[in-house]
Amino acid sequence: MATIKDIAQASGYSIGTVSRVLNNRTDVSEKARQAVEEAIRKYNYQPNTNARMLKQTISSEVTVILRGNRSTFLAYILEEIQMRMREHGESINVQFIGETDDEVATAIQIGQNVKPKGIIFVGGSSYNFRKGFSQIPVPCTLVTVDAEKLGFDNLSSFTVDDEEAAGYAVSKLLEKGHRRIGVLGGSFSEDDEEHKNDYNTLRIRGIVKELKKHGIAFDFDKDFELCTVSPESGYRAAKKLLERSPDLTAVFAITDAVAMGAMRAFKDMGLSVPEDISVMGFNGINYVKFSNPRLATIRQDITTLVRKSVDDLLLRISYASPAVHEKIPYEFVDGESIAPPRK
Amino acid sequence: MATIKDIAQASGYSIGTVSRVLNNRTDVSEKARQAVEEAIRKYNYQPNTNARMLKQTISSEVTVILRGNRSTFLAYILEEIQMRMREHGESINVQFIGETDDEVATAIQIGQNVKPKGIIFVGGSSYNFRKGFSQIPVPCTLVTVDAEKLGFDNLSSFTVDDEEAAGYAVSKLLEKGHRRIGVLGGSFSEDDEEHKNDYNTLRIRGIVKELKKHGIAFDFDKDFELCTVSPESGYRAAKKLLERSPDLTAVFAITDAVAMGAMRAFKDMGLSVPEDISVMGFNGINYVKFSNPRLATIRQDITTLVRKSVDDLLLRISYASPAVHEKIPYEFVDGESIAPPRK
DNA sequence: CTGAAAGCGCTTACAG
DNA sequence: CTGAAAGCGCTTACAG
Repeated sequence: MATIKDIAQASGYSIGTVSRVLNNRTDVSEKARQAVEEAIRKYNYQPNTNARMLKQTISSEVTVILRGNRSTFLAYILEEIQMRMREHGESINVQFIGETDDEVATAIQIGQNVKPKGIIFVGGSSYNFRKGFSQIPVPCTLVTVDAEKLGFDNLSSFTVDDEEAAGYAVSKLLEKGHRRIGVLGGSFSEDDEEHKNDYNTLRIRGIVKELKKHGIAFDFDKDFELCTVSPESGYRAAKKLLERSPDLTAVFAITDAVAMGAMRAFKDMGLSVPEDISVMGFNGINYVKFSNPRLATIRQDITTLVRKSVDDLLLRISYASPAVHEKIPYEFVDGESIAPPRK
Repeated sequence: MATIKDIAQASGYSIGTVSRVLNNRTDVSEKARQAVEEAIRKYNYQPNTNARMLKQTISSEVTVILRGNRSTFLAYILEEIQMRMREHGESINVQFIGETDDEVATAIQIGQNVKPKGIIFVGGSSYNFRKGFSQIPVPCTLVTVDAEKLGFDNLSSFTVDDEEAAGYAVSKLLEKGHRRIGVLGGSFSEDDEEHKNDYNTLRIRGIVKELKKHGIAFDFDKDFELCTVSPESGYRAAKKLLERSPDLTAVFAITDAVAMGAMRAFKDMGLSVPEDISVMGFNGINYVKFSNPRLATIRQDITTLVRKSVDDLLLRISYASPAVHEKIPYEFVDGESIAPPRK
């Protein structure tokens, strides 16, 4: 393996000069640059990343932390992130953590070992950020959760407007004539600092607001059932919900995976979707187009979400530009899983 | 940030001794070890990975290369790998590449930058390995493809016996009384060196053999349709297949995702699964339990697959033990998607 | 614009 | 069992 010494020798310049052209510095003569580049090509020389980083004491990678296990949606986002990173010639380090783990604590711990030059959080809870994020010095981006109110200058965020989008989804059910709408969602709270800005709370808030606008008061005790993001959990929760409130004519599921489980649960209860009960999802994963019935959902524009997230992070790693907070587009995708309620 | 110097000073020993306890070497007195560990704890000291690796000129990470985009199955394997790695205190670098990209060429290219201490290939084609793998010096593991015949001493492999498992799946269809079984699969070839050992070829070989055992000759022109691993592709291929061969009573789909697309296609053609046509999947992803109808499939034991793959790789990274090639268990999961053919 | 030299934080023969 | 010292491959003031 060629080292900087070999290149220095081959080019006839010192290792200092080689290092300078390696780092694209301007204080190098054109002649020297060409000689060095020639030698680099000839030897197919690759600088040793570890040695470079020794000085800078940070690693060359961006770390991606995904919170929320087994989610097709997050896995899809991860893949998009890696693809976009690759377009920029960057490689990523990946960590999956559980739905209830503390992503910021994880990041701090990782920071001590891997020393990433930037971190992308996919999913997370603003409570954890408020509590611990000040300990993280590198540029970070939070994807799918709004971090504007947190006010950290090294934390950007990109997300759909969960509250608005969920309200929009419910308006589609209302349009069809539904009045008795149930909700399958994760743990949320309007009071608790920990959950106040989680997507669960935001979506539920959007739903409740939209219902209220139409003169419907949402009864949490009767018409809400707790679940995680898996189809298994959606299945169980849907069953419980409908056994308790059999007069519901539609169900909003907090994610598509939950909706898939719910549709199956209803079928197993001897109900038809959408004749007996309508089901609405959220996210727009691939499978919704192939489920039976096809799932109506809110599709997030993941490509835009990821492109903006990655580009912004790399920009801030290189140029220390300020953090930004952006909402990305979503759209309603109609499907066979919703229909007007039975008279 | 504390460095090895600080620890040396605090412990009253030299940096050499500190380094020795850091590396778990035996030639250190118990007294010294305790004093050093005490100081490490006190300062919450984390060795600088870059500096460590400078000597060894390799990075501290394992790289995982996933070939085959957008596959829920692979994403699930990835997550399991990361979890298992974390149990060992290891972190991973991840690369996704397309279904037709060359994973070995990618690995070589990555090797020049990231210098992983080991590589896990999830999916891949033995042709690419035969062609380029000799250029890769670090311990590697190929998951889901058998590499035994390749004979590289730094390449282990863990996989189900695709040929046997696919044959077994078909035997289940035969048991139900099916004689006209179609296949949706990826490109394969018994002659072409490039595809000879791909899972597509192996599974199809297993199917053809099993059919033959029962006196049925598989007609590739009529009863096979090409697809990739996505539900979209499965949807299109299933439609084409059944339009061409409407007398088929069962279809074997090369993956669960393809099966999902196929079931939806049949429904859109006005057919009932399994009354008009049975569908069998392969892999055992989460969603098969919640599809409508529930998909019958071959479930691979991913937990075992990943545990063995990771443990073996880490072992070989540390101790240069020989490469191994193991088959992992699978099982038939019955489902509503298969039934006896209509008389 | 260029080179010689110090130094990044570790590891590892070498000597004792 | 331990310490002093060389060296891993780079970067970056410092001098010129």
